[in-house]
Amino acid sequence: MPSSTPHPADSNGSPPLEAGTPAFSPLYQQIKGLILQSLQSGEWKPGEAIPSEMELAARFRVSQGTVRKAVDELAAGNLLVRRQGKGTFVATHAEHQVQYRFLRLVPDSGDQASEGPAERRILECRRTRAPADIARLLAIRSTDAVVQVRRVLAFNGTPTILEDLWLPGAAFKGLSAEQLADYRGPTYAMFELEYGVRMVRAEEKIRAVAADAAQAELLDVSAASPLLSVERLAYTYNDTPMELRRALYRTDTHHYRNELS
Amino acid sequence: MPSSTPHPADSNGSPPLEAGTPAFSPLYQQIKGLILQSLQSGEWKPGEAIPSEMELAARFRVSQGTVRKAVDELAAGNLLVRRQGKGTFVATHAEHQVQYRFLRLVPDSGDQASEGPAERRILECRRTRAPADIARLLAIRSTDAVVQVRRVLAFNGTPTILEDLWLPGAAFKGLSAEQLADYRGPTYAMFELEYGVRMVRAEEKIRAVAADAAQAELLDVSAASPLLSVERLAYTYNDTPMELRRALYRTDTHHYRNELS
DNA sequence: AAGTGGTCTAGACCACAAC
DNA sequence: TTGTGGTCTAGACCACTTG
Repeated sequence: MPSSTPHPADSNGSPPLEAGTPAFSPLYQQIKGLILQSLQSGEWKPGEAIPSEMELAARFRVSQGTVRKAVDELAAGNLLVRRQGKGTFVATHAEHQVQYRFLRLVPDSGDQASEGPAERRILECRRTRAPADIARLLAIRSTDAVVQVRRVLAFNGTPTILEDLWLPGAAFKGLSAEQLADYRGPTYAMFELEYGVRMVRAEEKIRAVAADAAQAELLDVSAASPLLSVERLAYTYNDTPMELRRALYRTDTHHYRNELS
Repeated sequence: MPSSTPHPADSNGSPPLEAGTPAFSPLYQQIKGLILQSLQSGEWKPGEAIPSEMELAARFRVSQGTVRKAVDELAAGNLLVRRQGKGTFVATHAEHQVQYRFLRLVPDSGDQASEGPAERRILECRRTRAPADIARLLAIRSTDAVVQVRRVLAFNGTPTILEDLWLPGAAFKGLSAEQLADYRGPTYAMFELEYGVRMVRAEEKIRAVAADAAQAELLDVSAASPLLSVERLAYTYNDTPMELRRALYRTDTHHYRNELS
């Protein structure tokens, strides 16, 4: 039930009549918000189908075209996936499609397929208090608990990524090194399944840095080798930051791929 | 006039009847192709308004909704820009909006505005034969002429980017160091204006590398400093590569920003 | 055959910009 | 006031998937 603003039933042109600026919001945006709420609340789980367009239209008392536009935008933002003839599904990190949805590092050969899943080596997994800078980025208090994970990812036996994950402790109670090591598939898929945390978008800041001694050893490169520093802040619904990831990529056999338009 | 496939006038369901797979193409895709052709042919120039949706609908003999969908996709791909109440415009690099549409390097402060336009220092601008690797990427013969430009971009007096541009000689006859140095605004805007070449999308490969002596001096950093290597291949319409750009970014005061979803 | 998303149309009305 | 893009509806039909 969208808040009535433009509707053919409303033959009168009554304005929204809210406080301040009317802030006109199209019907389909309101529908989008409602669908988002259902996603957030877990009414439909990752990988599952949401109700058909007709059903949603009936539920929200709008035309099919209007829910279509709402779903279109959610699909454009990778929150939903449409499959003709089958239905519309909640996006997930668990589908092998592109293996790692947020990882832009690809082998120079371009042959992504020849490269099996990354071998994971967990170096550390501990709960601690959030350092000030981490807390700020995760939008939590610096007295709050966080889980810190350090690990190395290797491709075909070559250690390629060294990364630290920082997760809000409240949402990731019980996360262990074993769980991180054992889960088959993307870590973000495990987060969906085990903790109900769905990463929806992310921002990355990329730099070139020189490896220090410890980093060099872990990545099996010589000291001071140039490495790609990738700081990723990943968000769930509602623009809530849920993971800070600071990674170092070897770029001697791989590169970070980006598309601009 | 789109090739008839689905149309209410076609009461019969005659199949496309082409060779091989029918390869069904929706009407709006065909319209999209026609609009693309007009863009390509220069019928509408960068920054100009294209005909209104109603006019296009009449011209192509389809409904407004169909051209709307075609235009929507072109706008999503940043080829067109819609402005409510004013019209739909051909996208251009000349608008100061985001200054440099394809440059993802931003100051660490985040304060993009405080940073004036880059100061350009042209080190070299010459015509030569395309080296084999360059020719391959630009999809030209290695006997073909190319223009090579080397320059340094500085922000607030700090040299930050060292880059080589490789351009197909055929399309850039007469390009000179003076022209590159004197033009106010993005280089891609100058390409649009002077050479009718519009960069529409690009692919980047990013690595971390160590500065050699010459590079270090030009960027005013110590030798072997880590630098971000960004190789960009920029395309015009029709997926035709029109520029190869190999750049080194200093990332001590700036970083490469990327959004994932 | 039934159900889903995908396309297309026709027409009404709204928000925005410019004259 | 006029013209533009933006929203919304209702209904028809197409393409794809599954039983």
